[in-house]
Amino acid sequence: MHILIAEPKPMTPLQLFKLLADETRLQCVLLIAEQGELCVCELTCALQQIQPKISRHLAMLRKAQLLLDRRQGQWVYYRLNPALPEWALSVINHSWQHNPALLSPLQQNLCAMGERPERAASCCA
Amino acid sequence: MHILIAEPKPMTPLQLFKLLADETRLQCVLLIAEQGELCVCELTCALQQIQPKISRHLAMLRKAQLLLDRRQGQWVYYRLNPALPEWALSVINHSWQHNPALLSPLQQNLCAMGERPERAASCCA
DNA sequence: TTTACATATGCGAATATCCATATATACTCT
DNA sequence: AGAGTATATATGGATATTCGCATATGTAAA
Repeated sequence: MHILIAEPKPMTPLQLFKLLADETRLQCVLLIAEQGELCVCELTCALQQIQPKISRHLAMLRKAQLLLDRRQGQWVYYRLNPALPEWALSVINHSWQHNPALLSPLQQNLCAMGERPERAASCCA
Repeated sequence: MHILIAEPKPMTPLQLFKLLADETRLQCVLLIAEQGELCVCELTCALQQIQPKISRHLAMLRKAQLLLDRRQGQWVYYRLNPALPEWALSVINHSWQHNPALLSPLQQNLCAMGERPERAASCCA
């Protein structure tokens, strides 16, 4: 017996595509992939959607291990799970890198957002 | 005015992921991408699904211009649309190339299929 | 401990998706 | 023309997904 911690099953293409097949989730994932890390209120503002909607979709992405979260004070930051299989990361990154028009309105909302929470490195929060 | 034929709108990531978010459609697309071209009865056999189900999903993929079809006698062959944007082709090809376990049972069904229709090049059918 | 803010979740309603069956269309061969 | 095979579509019902609202939980500051 050499595995003590339960290994999560790797994501299948079907799972990944189901997760990305909703506009809200897709926008969250691509914007997070491009920005590195975002908290719920930033996504709420960028996507112009109500908070429970964003939060519920993020929970789905977190349960599927597509995203990781960390809490810092009042805020919860989400980022891509770097342990995703290479093909999955490649699907996500190809998608936003080759479709800049998808993210640009969201980036504008983000830039226009006042009082974005201060970010601290996760190692010294 | 220099465009005489209506240009089809390019596929968006959301559209692509919605199309790939169904197991039957995903298997059809990935197997077709790997095999080059397959007819409806071959897909019906490979996926072990009833014909109207396969046909309806193929129609969806054809209407979205993800697949192209050509009739040759009684058979209708489907293939990937080579005019798809590069990122979309890359998503599809990465998916089957890095997940061989997905296609292998389908390939076995295909190999075990008796009386597969003779293929002719589309240029001299 | 009270208040304020950020995030998460329970729930019923609206909507979208998928399916199996039956049937229609298209082609081939006799 | 008629029979046989391949493919497409129509229909209605089952299932799954998504949504908004209300509310619960968690954290920070007063």
